[in-house]
Amino acid sequence: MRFSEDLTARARIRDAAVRRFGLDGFAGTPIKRIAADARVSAGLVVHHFGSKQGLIEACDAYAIAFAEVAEQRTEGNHEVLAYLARAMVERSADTAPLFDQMVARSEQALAESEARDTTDPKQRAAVLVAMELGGYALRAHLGRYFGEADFEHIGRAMSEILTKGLYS
Amino acid sequence: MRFSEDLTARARIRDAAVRRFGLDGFAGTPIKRIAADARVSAGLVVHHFGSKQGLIEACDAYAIAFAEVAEQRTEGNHEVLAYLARAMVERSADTAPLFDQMVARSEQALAESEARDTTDPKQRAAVLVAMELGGYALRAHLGRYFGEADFEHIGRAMSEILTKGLYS
DNA sequence: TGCACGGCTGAACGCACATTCAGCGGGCTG
DNA sequence: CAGCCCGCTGAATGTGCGTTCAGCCGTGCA
Repeated sequence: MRFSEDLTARARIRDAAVRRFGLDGFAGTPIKRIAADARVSAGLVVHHFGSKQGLIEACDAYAIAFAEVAEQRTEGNHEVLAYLARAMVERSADTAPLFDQMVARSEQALAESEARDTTDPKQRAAVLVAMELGGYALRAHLGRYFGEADFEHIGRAMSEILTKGLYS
Repeated sequence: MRFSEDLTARARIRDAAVRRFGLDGFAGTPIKRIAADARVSAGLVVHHFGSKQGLIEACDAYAIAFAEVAEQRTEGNHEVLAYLARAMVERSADTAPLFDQMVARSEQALAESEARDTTDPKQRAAVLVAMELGGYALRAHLGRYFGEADFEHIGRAMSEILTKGLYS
């Protein structure tokens, strides 16, 4: 609870949910925990979102909209990416279109750059997206090797490996 | 349930647990589901392993022992790797030593190969391990781009990116 | 001033799940 | 043959969680 002090309760709940779900997973976090984070009652959560499922859908929509807009790697972006990574690991059936969308975007970016050709650009893009999301899903571990949640640094290390390759 | 028809019930339960936990996560799979997969009662699971926690620890030990031995990417290996990936995503506190061990091994392998030097080999190794595990954690999505669970192919695509880099 | 409405709470309900327990059957040992 | 251990089951228990519900309080509108 650093920011979002002045937000409406609804927005506070959504933010807390994104953070908690990204941290502890969907099956792993009770509504009550999210409510406590947002300093509201559990009843209010369902009052605003209908059910836990409804809350999850609202989080998805928020995260997708956020990811659409934000190209830059900004502060809140990392939390949203962590949420998305967790969602794709834990709820793969639901999030298939989202993953595909990220792959398509990555493929396009690759095509527009001077990346070398490959037999299957779509497969390469899929692997790249999985690698990036994997970094977010395992950020607790990477945080022990880089500064705590120093995504800038991690991202730099990743892209250095990817652009230069392991061997010179 | 393809193999392990002739195993003891205890081994069948363990195998089913590794598969289910890797597939649906720890919080996401009831003991009853594992028992059904192994064609035993839920009571027997706790009879053999004491508790769900005990079962998880047994799975961890089994997976670690398995990963120690198997260098090759064989059939059952993928299921174990998928289990480990899921464990590290969902139970990061418990699995920190395991991740570190994989990083150390990766770092050593890199040092013994002709990989180019980097400012921090340990960080590079950590990122590589995270990337590989990420592929397993997101295998449901990658499976839509490669053959269903065609890890050979995925692994090849990954290492091609890593060795050659994205740009020529 | 009175009234309706929306945000919000705490208690109550029901369910799914982990865990406990009493007991059954079959093979082994005395 | 008798007794016992052990793998195994099904029912019972307790609990955490999602959801429902009756009602409170403050604000804006008549």
